[in-house]
Amino acid sequence: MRPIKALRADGMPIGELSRLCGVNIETIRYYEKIKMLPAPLRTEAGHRVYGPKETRMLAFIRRGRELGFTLDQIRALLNLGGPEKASCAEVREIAKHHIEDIRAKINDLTKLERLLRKTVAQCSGGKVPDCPVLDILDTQGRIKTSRT
Amino acid sequence: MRPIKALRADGMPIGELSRLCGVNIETIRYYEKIKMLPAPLRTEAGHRVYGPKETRMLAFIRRGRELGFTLDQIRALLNLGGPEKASCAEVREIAKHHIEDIRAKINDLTKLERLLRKTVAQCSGGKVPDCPVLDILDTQGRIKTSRT
DNA sequence: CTACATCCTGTAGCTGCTACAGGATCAAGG
DNA sequence: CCTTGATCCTGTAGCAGCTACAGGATGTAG
Repeated sequence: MRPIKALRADGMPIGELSRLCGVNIETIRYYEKIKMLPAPLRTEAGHRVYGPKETRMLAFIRRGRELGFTLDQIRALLNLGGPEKASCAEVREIAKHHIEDIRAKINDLTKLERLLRKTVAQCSGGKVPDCPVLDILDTQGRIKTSRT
Repeated sequence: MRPIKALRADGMPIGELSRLCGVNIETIRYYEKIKMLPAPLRTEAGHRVYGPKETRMLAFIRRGRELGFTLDQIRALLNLGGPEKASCAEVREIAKHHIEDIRAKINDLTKLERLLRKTVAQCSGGKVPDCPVLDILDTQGRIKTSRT
């Protein structure tokens, strides 16, 4: 049984796909290894040959990553959007869940930023022994132990 | 030369430090390995013994991580806040830089959230063939398909 | 004295890549 | 036809910052 072969004319090599999608070569091979992308056809010499299908898929993955989806979430989305065009409701669920994650992250970061900003504002920048920035980091009195 | 030894009475074992600081045991040992924490004294049997100094240090690190500082940043802060109580200006610089990073991250996430929220809002949840969520992920027409 | 908790070292795994090493293959110029 | 240089291949190891074992050695309570 011969592995399916392709001619160069059937598609593009990995480097071109890489440039096209803005995903670097090693990442593409990595996606193949972890089965985010199907194994493509190969030329006689063993070079990968990609067609428009893979291009769309990879572009989808890249976009998903840009939007902060994990590879697992993207996998789920790919499966849902796959051949059977499953229910949009499921897609919606994944996206909504992701939005909640994002909101939570924004909240945390916003609180953090306020705290740090306020603290830095109090900082003279001189050689003060009690630097307010170090103070918020320092936990003296907050942990249940004693002295020093 | 004998390795410095300690009695149990001199301090606490790693498990207690772990509970005290809310940092898990393996992480403490990991910090020691990467030299975020100094190697503590040991009992005759080789068990680590921690005192208040290490406790404060670990608590400082933990707090820094909570505030989103990288270990390298925290290392820098620890050095600055160290024996010489170096200039507050340097601490301030690190913190300000970190704040900028946070702001950038918040901005990205906020844009993202708006996009996703808007998209999900358009989603009926039914079995529509064209799911808007999949559409923003899909890049058809956006990639420089075939010959550029 | 026996459980059982806690400690030790060391290694491998996680996510999402990136960066080699050490070859094979391809396309173009001489 | 041959050489150069770009591109391809596989495989492994590394990044941050941990976490999770395996397989022992100790400590402590009943």
